[in-house]
Amino acid sequence: MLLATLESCELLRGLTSQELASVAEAARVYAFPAQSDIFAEGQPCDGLWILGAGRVRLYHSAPDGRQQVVSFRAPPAVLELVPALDGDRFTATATTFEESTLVFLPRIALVPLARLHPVTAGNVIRQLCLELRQRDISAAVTGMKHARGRITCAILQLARQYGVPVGHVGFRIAYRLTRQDIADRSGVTLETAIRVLSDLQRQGVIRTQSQIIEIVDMQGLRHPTDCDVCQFDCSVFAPSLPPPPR
DNA sequence: TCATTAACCGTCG
DNA sequence: CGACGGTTAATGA
Repeated sequence: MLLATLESCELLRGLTSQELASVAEAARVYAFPAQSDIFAEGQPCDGLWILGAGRVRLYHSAPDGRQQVVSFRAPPAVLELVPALDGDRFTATATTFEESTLVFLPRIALVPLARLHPVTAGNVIRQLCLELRQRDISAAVTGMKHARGRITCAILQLARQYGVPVGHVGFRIAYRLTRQDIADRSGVTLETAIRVLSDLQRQGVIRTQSQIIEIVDMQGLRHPTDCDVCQFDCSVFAPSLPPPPR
């Protein structure tokens, strides 16, 4: 489990199996039950959590009890690379959806990686850029005024992250999410999420069955007052760059 | 537990 | 005023 997780980890891409084995000596495997916290926002970070199996959501907790989801994650994934690198506090809470397995790499072992294995430096930069872009989209979503824009943008981002092609133009978001999850990701209430999603279904833009969303009509998700003004290129609509398969 | 609908109400353009 | 979205309640799967 430990080695398999490290092998699939983007940060360690390019390392020989010997080098991976030396990294593994410093790492440890932890199992988490469903709906349990891996770490909490504000807590000091002393290493990197790598998701090997299961699913995790990263979110901020608002004082009113609501959650603002920053990202839904699935393997292979590293959680919160920034605090892992600078040793400061976690910027979000990580909670498992289901029983999950994670590898913990202490900062002591993480920091020297770029010097010991120069190939990881590029990996780190790529990963940081990815995280930054995701936060950018999150910020864009929360800045949007209308619920429909927030939700469609969140769906598009999910489609880029977890979309698998279905038919000629469709995509299935291969990540089970309740309406509440969609609401927490979009910054709206559960009922509003249901209203918008029901509307989109009625219009034949999406289909949902047992917490899996399928996008039938990509263009139908575009909204004149949202997508056209949006300064962020979510790249979902770029024909030359189809969503990468996971 | 999750999803859905409807009625009601406040806010804002 | 009217659209939008949050609140609350009731109901079904």
